[in-house]
Amino acid sequence: MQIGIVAKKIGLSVDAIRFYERNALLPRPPRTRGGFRQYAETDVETLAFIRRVQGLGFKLSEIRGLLNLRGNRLQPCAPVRRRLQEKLSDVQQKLASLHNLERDLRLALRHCNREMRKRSAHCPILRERNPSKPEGAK
Amino acid sequence: MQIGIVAKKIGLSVDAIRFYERNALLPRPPRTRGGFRQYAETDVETLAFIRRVQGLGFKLSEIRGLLNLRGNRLQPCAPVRRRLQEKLSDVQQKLASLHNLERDLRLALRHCNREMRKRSAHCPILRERNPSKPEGAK
DNA sequence: GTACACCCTGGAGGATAGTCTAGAGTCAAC
DNA sequence: GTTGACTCTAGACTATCCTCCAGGGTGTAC
Ligand SMILES: [Zn+2]
Ligand SMILES: [Zn+2]
Ligand SMILES: [Zn+2]
Ligand SMILES: [Zn+2]
Repeated sequence: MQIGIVAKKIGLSVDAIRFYERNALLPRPPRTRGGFRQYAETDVETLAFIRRVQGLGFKLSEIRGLLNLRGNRLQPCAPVRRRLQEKLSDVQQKLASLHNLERDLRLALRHCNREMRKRSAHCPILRERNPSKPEGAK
Repeated sequence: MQIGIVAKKIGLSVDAIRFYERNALLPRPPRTRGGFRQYAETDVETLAFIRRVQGLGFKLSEIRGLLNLRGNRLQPCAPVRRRLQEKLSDVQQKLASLHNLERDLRLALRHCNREMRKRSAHCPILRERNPSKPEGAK
């Protein structure tokens, strides 16, 4: 299979595939005499794996580690679980901080709303010193 | 006030302040004969505003827009509200996708767990074709 | 044998929000 | 007039995940 076929098959760009190769995520495939890359099904599977765990929020550097694990035969579950756990707590932290942000934005909107009803030319979002973040909760 | 004082006052680096100036977030202040920037209180307020709305998740390019609004005297609430609303729905979208991610990670962990109890050498995260993402929900 | 789609390499670019550096100048105090 | 802390500029660098480009070669069908 040449690179364009593989790209179409799994929905990546040709450039992305070459990028993965350069960055040691995909093994260097054999070439034709003319230098064209020749891929096998296992490469397609590897790329599918990459997409899959990328969808779980892993970055490419982390995926490199997972790919090594994937090479091992013996009991890879423990390290995989560790990584999944870490990623899960990252995500939970991000969720918490986004929830805070959501709260602050709602607060700001309420403020702004109130001021608008008063037809004040002073918009509290733009003017206030210490606006929607009460500094209270830790 | 010279730049280092301002920086300390509001907790930014000197470099960040100069960066904001280069990127038209902070007006160019007057200089001493020797070329040192001389800031006034209004500049400190502007920087505080920048930090504040940055804390609401606005990026610098968006903050530039807010700063223009801040210059206006007349009824700025409407456009401010629009921007806050937009930002809020961005945040909500991000929240939704992070929640999905969280679900997928939990699912993957459960899978991996199950396989581990069976002491299978085949870790489902590493091997499965169509793993934790059921493609069902839109 | 030539048209045409496809592939090759290396390197630049891009969005974000700054940080860090070198090499030189300035300000205040003593 | 010298020390020491501060400031100036321009430009390179960080991280992430690619995309886009030029300038050239390849593969296959007609
Ligand atoms: Zn497992
Ligand atoms: Zn208010
Ligand atoms: Zn308002
Ligand atoms: Zn399974």
